[in-house]
Order: sequence, then C-alpha cells, then structure tokens
Amino acid sequence: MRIGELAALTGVSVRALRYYEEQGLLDPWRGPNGRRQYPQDAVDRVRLIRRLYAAGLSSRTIRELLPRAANGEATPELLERLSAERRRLDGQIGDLVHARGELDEVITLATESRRTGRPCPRP
DNA sequence: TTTCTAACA
DNA sequence: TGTTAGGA
Repeated sequence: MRIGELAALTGVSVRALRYYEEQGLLDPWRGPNGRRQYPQDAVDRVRLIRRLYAAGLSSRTIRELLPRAANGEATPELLERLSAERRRLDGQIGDLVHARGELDEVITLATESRRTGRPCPRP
C-alpha cells in the first residue's frame, strides 16, 4: 500500500511515517514511480512503534528492538537497555495507579456530597 | 489528488 | 512534527 493509505489506516500523519523511515523504523520499498510501498503488516508495525514512542522509548531503542520483537536474539547491551526501560515504565505505572486512586477519592466524595446534598468535607 | 525531497517557523 | 515550495 502507499503512504497515504497507511497513514489513514494507522492515524499517523504521512509526515510522521516519512520521519519513522528516516529514523530507520520503517523500510518501505520503492515502486518504479519512486513512491513508497508498504506491506500489509506495516499497519501493526506502525501501531507498535506508536506504543513504544508513547511509552517513552527513543527511536534508537525502538530501531534496535523492532527486528528482534519476534525472535529472541538481543545483545546483552540491548537487553539491559530494555530492562531499564521496563523498570522506568513500572515506576510510571505506579505513579498512574496512584493518580487514579486520588481521582477516585475525589469522585467518591463529590458523588456522596451530591447524594446527601451536603458540601464536600474540606481537605 | 497524491506523493516526493528539502528546509525552516 | 507541521508546513511550505515546486515538480512529477
């Protein structure tokens, strides 16, 4: 498929797809017209890239991780880098869980206040 | 209309 | 990354 279709299917801008290629994350082949051609599974690949970027991984880490996402080969250095990312994500997840708990608390108090018609207790 | 490269706010 | 220029 061409870049426009991949962009529509993934919700990623055409510009971003070209950028991913520049970063070595995507490797489309060029048709005789010079236009980029992507395989069907590029859709999943782009979605994976988005998730990893969103999780805070660098393009370099993603680039080195992608070819090994399926099989189990990875250098000790990459493995250590990925473990560090994993630990970092664990920390973020912990923070998120905490933040969710605080929102839950406010929501609960506000809901209760509505039900009873009494103002929320001041913190 | 879509895509391409290159470069800049 | 968005945007813009200028060509295919």
